Amino acid sequence: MRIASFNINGIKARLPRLIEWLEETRPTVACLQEIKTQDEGFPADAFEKIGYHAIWHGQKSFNGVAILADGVTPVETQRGLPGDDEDDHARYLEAEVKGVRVGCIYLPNGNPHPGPKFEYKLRWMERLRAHAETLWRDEVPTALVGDYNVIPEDKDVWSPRAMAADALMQPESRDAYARMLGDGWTDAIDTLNPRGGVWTFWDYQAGAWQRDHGFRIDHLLLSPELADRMEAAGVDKEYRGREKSSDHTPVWVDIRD
DNA sequence: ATGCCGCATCGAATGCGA
Repeated sequence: MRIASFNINGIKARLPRLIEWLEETRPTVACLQEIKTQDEGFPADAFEKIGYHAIWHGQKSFNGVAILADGVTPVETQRGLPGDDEDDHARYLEAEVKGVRVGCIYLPNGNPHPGPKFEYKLRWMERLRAHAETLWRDEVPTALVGDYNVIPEDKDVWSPRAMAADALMQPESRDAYARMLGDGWTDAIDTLNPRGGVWTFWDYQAGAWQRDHGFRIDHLLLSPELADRMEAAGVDKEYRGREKSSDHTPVWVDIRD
């Protein structure tokens, strides 16, 4: 099975591109971030037409996540990240699909740093780690995938210097991500590309795509049950170059049955 | 130091992203 993640930056603006990607690459599960729509506006019919069933967690204007599955309906296991009743951002959705549990993550950006948004990011990462530990204990094959908004190491960015002040690569952000890896989660793309140089995001501005000024912030974290079954992982880079593209590319991992 | 581009929103200027 293929588990994919795609920060689409607006599901309405991106719908033709999204349908195209689903039909061309046919992931078993697709986790979407930044759908930027309320629940009522989610275009479920368009996905049903091509054989995908979906669950979604929307919000007005920004954020919002969804999980699509090929031929089956995802069985929802969690809506919203536990640990803070005051947090109403739609950034986490979790479901079981064909024996695999998948968490769809849209981690806070955290800019500007320092400031309250950065503090929110760090608190969110602590909550994510705590929730991940409860999942871990179930010993269910689990993937936590999505836009982590963390550049894990200097090898994951075109210019560490240019990005040095950004919340995405502050030591606190990196440490929080590293702690999850330390808990035993496997970063699929990094494991298969240990020398780095793989990007999943290119800014719309300043010709970043044309200059290949990108970085890696979309991650696929696998529990040991899944990491043992990993066959391949990659980035669908060409989609970044198409008309009306997202600023992110899809990422995916293939798991043996 | 800031904007660059793009999406969203009761309609234009602003919030947000990374």
